Amino acid sequence: MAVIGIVEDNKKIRDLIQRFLDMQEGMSCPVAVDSVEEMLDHLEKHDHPDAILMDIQLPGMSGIKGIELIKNKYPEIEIMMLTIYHDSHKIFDSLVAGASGYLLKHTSLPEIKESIDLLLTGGAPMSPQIARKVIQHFNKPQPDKPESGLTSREQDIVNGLVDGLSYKLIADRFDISIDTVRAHIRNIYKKLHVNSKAEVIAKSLRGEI
Amino acid sequence: MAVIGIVEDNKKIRDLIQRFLDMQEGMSCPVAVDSVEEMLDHLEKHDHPDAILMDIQLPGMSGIKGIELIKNKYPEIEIMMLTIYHDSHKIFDSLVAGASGYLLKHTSLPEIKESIDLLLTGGAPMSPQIARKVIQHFNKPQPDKPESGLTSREQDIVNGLVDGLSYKLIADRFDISIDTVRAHIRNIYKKLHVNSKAEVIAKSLRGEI
DNA sequence: AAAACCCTCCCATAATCATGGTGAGGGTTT
DNA sequence: AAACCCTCACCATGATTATGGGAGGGTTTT
Repeated sequence: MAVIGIVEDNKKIRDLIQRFLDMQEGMSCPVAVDSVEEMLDHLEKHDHPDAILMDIQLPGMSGIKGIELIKNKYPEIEIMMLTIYHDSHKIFDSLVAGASGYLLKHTSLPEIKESIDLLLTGGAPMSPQIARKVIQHFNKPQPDKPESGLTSREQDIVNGLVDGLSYKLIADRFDISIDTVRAHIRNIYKKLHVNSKAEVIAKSLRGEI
Repeated sequence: MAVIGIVEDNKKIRDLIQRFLDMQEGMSCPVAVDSVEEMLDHLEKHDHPDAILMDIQLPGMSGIKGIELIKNKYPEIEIMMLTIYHDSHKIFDSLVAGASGYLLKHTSLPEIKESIDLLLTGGAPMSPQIARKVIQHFNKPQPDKPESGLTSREQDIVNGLVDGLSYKLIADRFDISIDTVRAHIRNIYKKLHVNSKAEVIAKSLRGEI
């Protein structure tokens, strides 16, 4: 028997989903509350559910903060967001916080039921639109990278720095004199408006070069 | 009319999907080849399709490399992987390379058709198992981070380094003497087995601390 | 061909960093 | 209490960096 919990402040929606899930075979939904705080309270006192449906916009603590707390204490509970937000930040934050599914609220009841089944069998239910946003996170980093204006030689030097090499070792790697390395680095600093190896490395590893 | 291309080296599967898609209303599948090279060749000479289904394991160039090339030249083509691999690396690499969907090969024909529709209307079709793996990438970075053994003060110092500060500025930030900073840094170097700011910063930004 | 870059190299100095040793005070564990 | 770790601090030295000059040879742009 899959036990489901709901955190949703809109009483109508909450009751609707709860009643629907409770009617399903092999599923029960004994706890439906309207804030993370109440859910945490409940979790302390009772057996915890297998999965929780969670809204983001909630009175008191936000759903995203809620995911964090719940996942932290009860990592085995699967959490699925059920919310109206389709904004990338919220999606991203939810997933990072530990949600395993993310549905938009217009999802039909049978679909929600199905998604819960998926969730509990190792899937990660997402509306296709959501999935696309998630995927965009994988592609973005590239288009993102604004060009630095660094020449390819300068890039080489930067890579050397990132590898933690000293000027001397960079010189060896590219078979040029240490003074040349110095010269390049001076130019790099000017272009990037920095004045230490540390900053160059940080910029580079952050994808800002 | 949605035009679909297929790159798949198994002739049986390829023909099957092609015939099926061709029968669908509003869809045509005029080109089904067994290597990325052939597809690239075709794209140069003909109007390009709206979407391409692509295998990963192919004779010659891999499908992942193929995504990159195709997406690079024809960014408007949507690419969906259709493969037997459910290994995280392949999935991840495909998405990074520019794929917008990732289905496992056991997917039924009608589901493939549906997925293509989704793909072309801005969705990102994924088997739930795949979606879960993708999501895991968002969660991993945290559990991943093996503890460094750094004390919290040492972490502070590391953060200072990452911010590109000099010893002096770190000392100012935490209101301690520069010699103390030095002392901490010595310990940090020992713990991390490095011997330069550069390496510490690199490690930190790579999440290895 | 002149201008504008880029890569290469050299010289020089002040600042910063890497490393060593030493030791004090506070907190925790045994 | 003894042992131990963390934090803090001072001294000292050699290595590395940061920054300034200047200069020759190559390529691309104007």
